[in-house]
Amino acid sequence: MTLRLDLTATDGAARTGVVTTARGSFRTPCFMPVGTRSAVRAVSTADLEDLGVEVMLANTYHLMLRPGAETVAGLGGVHGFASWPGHVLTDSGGYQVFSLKPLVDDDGVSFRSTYDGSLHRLTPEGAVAVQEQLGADIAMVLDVCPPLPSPPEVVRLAVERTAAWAARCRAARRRQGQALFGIVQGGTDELLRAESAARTVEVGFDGYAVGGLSVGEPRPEMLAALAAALAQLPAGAPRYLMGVGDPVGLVEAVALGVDLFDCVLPTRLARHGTVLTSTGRLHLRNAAFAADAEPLDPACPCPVCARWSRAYLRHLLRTGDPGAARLLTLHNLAWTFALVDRVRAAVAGGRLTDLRREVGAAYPG
RNA sequence: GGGUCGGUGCCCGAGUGGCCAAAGGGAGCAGACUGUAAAUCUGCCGGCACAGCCUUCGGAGGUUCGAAUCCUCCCCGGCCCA
Repeated sequence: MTLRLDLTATDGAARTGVVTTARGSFRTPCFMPVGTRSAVRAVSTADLEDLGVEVMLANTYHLMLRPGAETVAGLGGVHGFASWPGHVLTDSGGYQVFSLKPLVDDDGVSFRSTYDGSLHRLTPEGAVAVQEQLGADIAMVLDVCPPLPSPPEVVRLAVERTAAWAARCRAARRRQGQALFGIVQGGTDELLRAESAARTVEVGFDGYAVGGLSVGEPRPEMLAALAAALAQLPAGAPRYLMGVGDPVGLVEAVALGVDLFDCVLPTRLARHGTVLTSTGRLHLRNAAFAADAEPLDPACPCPVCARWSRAYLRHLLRTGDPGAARLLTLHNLAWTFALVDRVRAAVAGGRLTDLRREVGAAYPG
C-alpha cells in the first residue's frame, strides 16, 4: 500500500479525511502550494513549515532542465535538495503541454527548454523515471492538457493520448513507496469527461486527478465537467482538482467531492499585489491604501496581519522591495490555509453550504 | 567677457518646417492573473462642450500658407578659453 485515504466525515458529496503515504500523513481537503523549481516563489521551505504546509508541488519539466534530475537525485531528491520534510507531489510536465505549446505526438512531447532553447523529449516512461529520481511522494502521469475552448477533435485526441500514456506510466513504475495518480481530461464535454475518468480508473491508480480545467472556460461549465468526472471515480481514492485554488473554486469543488488542490493563484496574486481577504480581493497598489493603518485582513490570524499595516506593505510593494512579495505571499498562503481549515471543519460539522454562501458573497463573479 | 553645447509633457528623453498633443522609458492611475516562460502582462496617462476644438516643447518678437523644429533679442544651465 503506497497510499491510503481514510475518510472521517462527509457532508453531501464533500468529504474530509486523512491521506497516509510512506512519508506520513496529511489532512484533506488539502491545498498544495506550487513550488515549480523546488521552491515556492518568494518564500523558503522553512516558511512553508511555519505555515503548516503539508504538501508542496514541484515540476518535472522544470527540474529535469535545471538543475537536472540526476543532480536533484544526488542531493536527496526534492526533499533533501530543498530541505523539505513534508510531502512532495510532482507534476509530470503535462501542464507545460498547455502553457508552452510543444510538439506532441503519439509517443510523447518535444519541448524547447525555456532556459536555453535546447530541445528535449519527454515520454510517459521518461516522466515517471524523472519523478522517481526527484523522489516525489506522489507522481503524476504525463497527460495532454489542451486549452479551452478547443475543437472537439483536439479534446478527443487529448483524451486518447492521455489514456494511452496513463497505461504506459503505470507500467513504467519502478520505485516502491511512490504513489502515482492518473489524470482525467475531456475539456468541458461531460460525456468525454466521464469516459476519460472511467478509462483512467480502469488502468488503476493510487489517486485520480482532474486536469485541463480552469484554462479559460466559464465556471459553471468547469463545475459540470468536474462533476461528470468525479461521478466515475472511486470514493476510496483521493481526488485532485489540478490548478484550481481561488476561494470560490476551492469551496465549490470540495462540495462536489474533491480532496486535493494546487494553484499558483494565491502566490502569484501576492507577488502582483493582490491580497485575499475575508471580504474579497484587495488591490494593495491602489492609492486608497496609502495611509491605511489596518492589517491586510482584520479577520486574518496570520503573522503578517498581526504586525504590519496595509500602508507599509503597499509601500514595500511600490518601492520594489522584495520583502513585499515575501510577506504578501505568506499572507495569501496563510489565508488560503485558514480557508481550507474552515472547509474541513464545515464538512465535519455539516455546514459546508453556509461556508459556500459566505465565500461566494465575498468573491462574486 | 568670448566660444560652445543645451533648455521638450510629473521626471528622463526622442524629434530638428506640415504625417506632432509630440517616439520611447520611468512615475502615477486602474485592471488581469487558477497543475508558474508571470516580482509578469494589459489599458489610461495636457484640457474640454471630445470623429472637433483649445492650451503646450525656457521667454518675447519675427519669417512662413504652416514652427518644438528657421531668424533676432533676452533668461537659465553644462563645458572650454580669458
